[in-house]
Amino acid sequence: MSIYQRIFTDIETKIISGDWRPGDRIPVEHELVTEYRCSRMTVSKALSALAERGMIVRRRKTGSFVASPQIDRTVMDIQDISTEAELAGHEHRFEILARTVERLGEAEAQQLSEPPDAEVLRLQCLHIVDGRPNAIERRIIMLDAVPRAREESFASIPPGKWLLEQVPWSKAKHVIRAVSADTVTARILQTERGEACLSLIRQTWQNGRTVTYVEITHPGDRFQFAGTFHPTAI
Amino acid sequence: MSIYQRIFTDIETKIISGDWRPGDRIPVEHELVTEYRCSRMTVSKALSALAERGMIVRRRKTGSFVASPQIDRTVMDIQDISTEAELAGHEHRFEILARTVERLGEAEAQQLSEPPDAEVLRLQCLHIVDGRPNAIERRIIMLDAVPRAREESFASIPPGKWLLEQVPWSKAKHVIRAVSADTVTARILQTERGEACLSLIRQTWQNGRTVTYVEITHPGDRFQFAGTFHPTAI
DNA sequence: GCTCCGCTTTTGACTATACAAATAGATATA
DNA sequence: TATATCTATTTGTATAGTCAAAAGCGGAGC
Repeated sequence: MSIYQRIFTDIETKIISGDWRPGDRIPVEHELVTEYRCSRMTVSKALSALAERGMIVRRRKTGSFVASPQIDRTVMDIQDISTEAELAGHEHRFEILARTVERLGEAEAQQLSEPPDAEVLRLQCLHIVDGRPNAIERRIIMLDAVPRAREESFASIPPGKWLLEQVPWSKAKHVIRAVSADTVTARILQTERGEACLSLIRQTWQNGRTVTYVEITHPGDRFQFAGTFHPTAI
Repeated sequence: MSIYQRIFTDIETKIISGDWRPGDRIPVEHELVTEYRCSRMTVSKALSALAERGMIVRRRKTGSFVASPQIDRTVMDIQDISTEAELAGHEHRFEILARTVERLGEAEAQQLSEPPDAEVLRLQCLHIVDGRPNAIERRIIMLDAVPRAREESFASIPPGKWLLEQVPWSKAKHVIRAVSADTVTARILQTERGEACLSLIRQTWQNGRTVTYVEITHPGDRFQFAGTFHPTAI
């Protein structure tokens, strides 16, 4: 284990064990240098890493202090459905229920902050995991941002996965809600009208332009999101 | 702007713009040294930061490459309800509906991976935001992990906030689900039986011991989680 | 009292260098 | 042909120093 990793984990341990509490002062670099008998660069690297993780705050002249914890900063890996199913060892297939090219329309344009005459590809897609309907995906793809979508049938690759190959490293915003299934949704998902469903809305940008907007509705009895937060090792 | 920040953002920009695609090779440190006319340490710092964010992968002898993007790694800040309401400028109050000290019981012990004879404090708490019921909190606090909870009435501070002061920097696991309100829940939340509700379950550990287990149920029409992912600047 | 100035501490950024570890690819050997 | 060995490349870690920027503190002057 390298020196700066040792410094990092030593301090991290003291913080997460409650030994050093929020607001407590951390030894200044110079003290850690003598304690660990290493150079200042090495100490600095460890403290900078802790600061970047939000576990300490650093101020010139005054020193470094244990930060106030964010109660629960959870990282959720929300993959696309086929990837997620594969990772979990389930069988996944999908059906395109609808595919139209049209203009955006006034209400949606407002919602997406895009011009109302923008051409979009509108998709509706059913995901089936282990033989049961698992999600209905209602998607809008901005055709000026992803012109190649116009020629893509999505017969062999689901839209979410296809987009990932076309437009990597986008910025995204998520909203997770609970909604009651309306009649149409309930029929498609083979569940009861009014059944609680988990809805994930995601808007994706690249270079400031909306790429896609999607609402994925899962039946509440067959789906959940899970995530873990813990101060991780380097 | 510092040199290493410039290197960082230059490369980041090339990646998120799609200019450099997953699998593409990044110039080796030596080339960046001559390009930016700086020392290797400075280049290394920038590349290490990119690697830590998961945007590139680095391998000795072969070089650094643009990573395959995780579709949506979203960071959700799930604060406690009172903090969240305050930040959003809403008025928050709460009521303790039930408070008992008892043994855990077989079924729950299994679920929490704790011994069934462990003494726990069981709380039920209603959160009211802007005058309307916003969440019902059903919580278990392990008394051997937080003995001080036995004497705490939670009259003036909600349990989540109190625990945060007692046990900072814990590890946590989250599950988000959609559930239908049962009769009791519906009555407390002043909504309809069967209404879609968003349920957040959180189990919290410190030093490997369970500290608390809580299920917070929100009425679906009054609550949602939101989070953003974007490759952030340094 | 108050304001401004300079001193000191602490972090931030950077350089030039050194050696170590990993490993892909070439070369030598059985 | 298959295997072992060498070599060059690239990253990883660390040192010992420099200069700069931020900011708390005390003192000088009013």
